Amino acid sequence: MTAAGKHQVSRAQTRGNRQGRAGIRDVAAAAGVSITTVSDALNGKGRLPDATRQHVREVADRLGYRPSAAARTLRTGKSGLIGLTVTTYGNEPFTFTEFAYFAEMARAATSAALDRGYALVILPATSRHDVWSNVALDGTVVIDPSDQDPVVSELVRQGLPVVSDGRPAGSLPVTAWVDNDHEAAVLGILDHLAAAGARRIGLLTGTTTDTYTRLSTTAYLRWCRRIGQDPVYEEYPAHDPCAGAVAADRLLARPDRPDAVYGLFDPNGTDLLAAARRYGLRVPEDLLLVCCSESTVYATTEPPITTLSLKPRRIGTAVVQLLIDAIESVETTGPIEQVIPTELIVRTSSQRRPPRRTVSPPRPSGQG
Amino acid sequence: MTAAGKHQVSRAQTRGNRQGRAGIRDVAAAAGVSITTVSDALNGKGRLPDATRQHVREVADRLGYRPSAAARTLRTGKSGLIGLTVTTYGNEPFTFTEFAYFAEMARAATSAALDRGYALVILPATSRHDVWSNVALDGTVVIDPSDQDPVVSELVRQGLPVVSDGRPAGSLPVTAWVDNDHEAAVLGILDHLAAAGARRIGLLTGTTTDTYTRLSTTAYLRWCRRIGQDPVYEEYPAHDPCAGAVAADRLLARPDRPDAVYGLFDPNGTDLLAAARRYGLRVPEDLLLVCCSESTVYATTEPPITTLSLKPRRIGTAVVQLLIDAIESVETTGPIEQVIPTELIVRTSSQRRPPRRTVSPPRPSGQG
DNA sequence: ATGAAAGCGCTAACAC
DNA sequence: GTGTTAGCGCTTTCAT
Repeated sequence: MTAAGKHQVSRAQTRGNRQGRAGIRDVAAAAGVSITTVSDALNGKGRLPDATRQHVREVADRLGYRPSAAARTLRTGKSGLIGLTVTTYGNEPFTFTEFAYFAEMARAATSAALDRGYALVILPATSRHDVWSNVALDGTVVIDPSDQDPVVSELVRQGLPVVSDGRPAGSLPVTAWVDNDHEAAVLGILDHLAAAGARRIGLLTGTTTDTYTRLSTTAYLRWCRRIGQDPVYEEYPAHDPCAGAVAADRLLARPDRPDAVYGLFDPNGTDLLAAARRYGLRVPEDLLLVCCSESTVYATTEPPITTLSLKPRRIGTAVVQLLIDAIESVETTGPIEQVIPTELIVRTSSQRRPPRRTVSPPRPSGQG
Repeated sequence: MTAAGKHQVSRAQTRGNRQGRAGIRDVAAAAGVSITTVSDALNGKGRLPDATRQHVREVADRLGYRPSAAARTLRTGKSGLIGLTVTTYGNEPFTFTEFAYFAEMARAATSAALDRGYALVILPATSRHDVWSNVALDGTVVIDPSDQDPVVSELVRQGLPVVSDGRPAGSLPVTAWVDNDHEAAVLGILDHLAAAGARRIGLLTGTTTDTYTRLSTTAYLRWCRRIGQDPVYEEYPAHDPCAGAVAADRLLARPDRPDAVYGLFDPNGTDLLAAARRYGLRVPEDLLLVCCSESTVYATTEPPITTLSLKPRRIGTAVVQLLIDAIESVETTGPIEQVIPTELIVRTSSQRRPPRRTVSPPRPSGQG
């Protein structure tokens, strides 16, 4: 035994604490130093000689010591946890409507958070206190918050920073937001279709009132008014995949059938393609097609379909950066409102003169 | 003022505590009771008169009191947090390879956890202590853990329950696991294809060594041996979408070209379909196709493709139930190892006599 | 039926 | 440089 005896006596010497797991006191005792020294050594604080630091680290390692996250959180007021919430449609607690979009966005957000030492907690958009208040959050990311979102209000009232994916409707007091310029995106697509020869462009849109749907639809209507085209659109509840197929069918069954369609939601491309086949319409010869999607399947459909990407990875990353900057009160480099450009991936379905499509010979396999 | 004065004096009466947020002491003072009474009243414990309980609740509400999750966690040793980890491939921190599968599974898991008062924390499969040990977990769900997974070992050593999606390879000491019977699923598909007239069935598989890929591939090889067919398969790194398209092409370019293919990964269906078109092969007349996928796009491809569903929602739910049972030491009703049946969704691509496909008249739209 | 007091394990301020 | 001390906000005996 070293000089351990001179330090404060605790349970640690009598008995291990929590179920045999070593606590900071056990480490201190075993290393023959005080708990402060242990804390400082392990956290790289204080001005300890490297020898001490090293020694403490070794002892901690040997004992398999892991600091208690709960205690640290209580003491410092920071948990390193960020909430992630998705607006729900209907009764399902989690309707990740735009599947690929959400998955990509969440993936990027998770990575970005991790890089800065934070982890993401998935939470429901309902304000069930018993869940939200049971987890210590440093801040929250809200995807597509509804107008007057109760969750957001509550969080803000608690003094927590909130950053939203999608510009907040009304006067929702978010700390910052990131979004695309949906109106510009729609106008761009309509122009693209018109340039490809479309005379009457239809829209497949949603019945929900979220900002994305609303902005996109009004942009479409405005474009129609400007161009002098009668709007041709069908609405359906975006969270219901079957309804999408039906709506696509309805759109192409109309007497004023459009010769080009833009679909706002991910599955619209395949649904419209299927509907077009049913009516014997060739794409792109009889019908031009574009849809908003992050899915890669549209690269290999017959024909490949032009898609609009909302760049979910960039959005997820940006949202998290803004939030953590707010949490840590770092000067955010950019503006508090960030607009991420969209990307139109042009494929055969929206080009009147499709690229040469011949049966290509088997390519020399690069790998085997 | 009521009898508040007789209770313990604290900062609470001098100053609000954390940035004006009410603490339990503030509530106690305002309600004229002790903090014990507040705690009991709010948590439904003790034997308090309903009047007191009600009164305390009102005061707490009025003050906007929210208990501190950190303090509760420290005191009780339970955080209500469950870790969710996905094995990573390559260098990316999060390669949710089977997109739809993961999204569905995570969604179900999140819901199931929420129903029981828990929330999910997304964590990386790397054993970076600085993240894992910074969050107080009650247990962890591990998706497809690798053999000798260091994360799992570490967690188990800490005494935390770990439940895995996918049976653990080797002697990984998980608390419980849930999985499909992948071998039976593959054999079922091969029989299905053979019954549809396939003479030579090919496999599109992965180069990774995870359990799913391994079991499925060996089942295929065993089936071939039993039937007396030469194996015809191509491998590729499953996390790389481009490699999948190339591998599909390679498979159909072989001199011993198969007349039926099963693809183990989600995008294989569209990739194989595209490759078949390039070689002028009609599906299902010249080539039968099945792939493992949770995606709904295969219902509307031309032709619709038969898919195997691994039932990720059932798996996600089961995993979480088992884990929470373990956390709460509830007697788990079922076995500690649960096998979830798969479902073969038969569509045109795997039937020699495809269902009648005529141009259907516009159906009467049910909604408008 | 209700209250006082003792910590949960850690960090930070301040002695020495 | 290193140790002592005072809590972070709550739950939980135990005493009244």
